[in-house]
Formats: sequence, C-alpha cells, structure tokens
Amino acid sequence: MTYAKTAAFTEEQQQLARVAKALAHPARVAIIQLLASKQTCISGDIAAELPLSRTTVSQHLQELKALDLIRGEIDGLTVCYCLNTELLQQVQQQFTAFFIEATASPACGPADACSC
Amino acid sequence: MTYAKTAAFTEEQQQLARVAKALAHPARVAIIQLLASKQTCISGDIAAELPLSRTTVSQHLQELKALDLIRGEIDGLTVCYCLNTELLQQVQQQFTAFFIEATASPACGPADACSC
DNA sequence: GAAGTATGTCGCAAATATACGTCATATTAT
DNA sequence: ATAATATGACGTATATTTGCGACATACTTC
Repeated sequence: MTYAKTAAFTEEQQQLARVAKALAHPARVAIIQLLASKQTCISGDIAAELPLSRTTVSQHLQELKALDLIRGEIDGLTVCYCLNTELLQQVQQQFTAFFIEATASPACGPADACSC
Repeated sequence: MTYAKTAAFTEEQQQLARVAKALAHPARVAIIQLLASKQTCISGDIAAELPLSRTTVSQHLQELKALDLIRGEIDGLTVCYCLNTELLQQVQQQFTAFFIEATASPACGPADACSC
C-alpha cells in the first residue's frame, strides 16, 4: 500500500501536482517549447531535435497527451502534435494562484532567521 | 546510464523541471500552502496536518529545502520552517515566462483538428 | 499486393521516488 | 546527570519513472 496516499489530499493539490509532474522532466519542457515555437510538428521531427530515442520521445508525448496538454491529430502517415493552449491557460492560472498564495506570505528574509 | 540524460538539455529547461518536480507531489504542494497560511510552523505540526507519517513529511521537507524553496531555522528543540519567498518569486517568473511562451502559440482549437 | 515509411505498443533493465519504522542526536526540564 | 521530547539520518520494501530495442500497425507508393 505504499505510494498511493495521494487520495488523501485536496483535488486542487493533486491537480497541481499532476501538471507539475508533467513538467518535471526537461524533455517534456523541451517538447512543449518546441511545439510552441513551431505550429506544426510531427513526432519524428521532435525526436530528431532531442537527445533521446524516438521511442522515449513517443513515451513523453503520450504522457503529455494523457493530461490533454497536447493533442495529436493523425494526418495520413504522420501525426500532428500541437499544444492545447486552452488547457495551458487554465493551468497557468492555477500555478499563478498558487504562487501568489505562496509569495504573499511575509515570511523569512533573504538568508537569515525567521521571525519565530 | 539510464535516466540521466538530463545533462543534454538547456540549463533553463533543467531548472524548470527541477522546480516542477518539487511540486510534483501533493504533499509538497500542501506543505507550501501550509507554510504560506501560517507564518510559523514546526515540522511536527506539519506532519500532524498531513495524512503521512512524520518521517515521510520530514523527507518531503528535506527535498524542498534542498532546492532552497523553504528554510529551516533551529529554534531550541523545534525547527521553524518557512518559505523562501524571494526564490519563490523568481520561480514564479520562470513559470510565467514558460506559460506565456506556451500559450502564445496560436495552435489548436478546443477539441478539433490542427491547422496542419 | 509488396515494399517502404512513420508511429505506437510491449517488455525489460536500471534509476528514482515514496512511505515508514527504528535508531541517533540534540535540547529542555526535572 | 536523567528522563522526556522533537527532529533528522539510515535502512528497507514497494511503486513508479526513464530509456530503449524489438515488434506490431497503419498508411502510402509502386
């Protein structure tokens, strides 16, 4: 029963953690940046620009697709991946809200003590 | 040599991924929110509010501390953890920049096809 | 239909993450 | 000093992630 206590947290916290996990690998960050720069991308091209095998890239793509952060349209022989900008905007707001909440706290100074 | 291809990516991408990984667990999200709500927190109190054992919470705290997202000051017998709001603000900007880049792309529509 | 091309799926090995009990350490109180 | 309390460190079992090769599938072309 190890490693499955996620259910005990807020759906909000879980959602944030889920998306964070999707961004928790440089390859996936790179993939999103790549899709953002070019409008049209096919899976093969993506693998060509990353220092990973095609199989591994495909796996990362599936992970992003599982969260619906990216979409893949089959276009004949190739697949056209693109960003789900709508969802990304929602996610952005979630992160923004979280960071605002976190940085609003008038906690510690630069490197010295707390006020406790 | 599995699982260490991170070096092949941009330092920027790695940094974003590192922070994302720190947020990739609901417990750590919860911890940050908890520290944001209360200015003063000690590790024991934190564990008391989470559905995890004290040991596990301590581990999560160490992970956040390793990234310097939180600070811990020893105050006699207890430890006072608090957020590193300065760093959090920097991180917030990194995420914001990333999301702006990602959402700026005029890619797909709601659920239909790409324009490729 | 056969051959070639583009992708996804499956299974495997190694590395990490998660969760927790137990012990070690440090501080306070008696 | 001794006992009690609060934490971190260590070890361990399990689950998950990562990376990749080999195979399967689907479409195009000839």
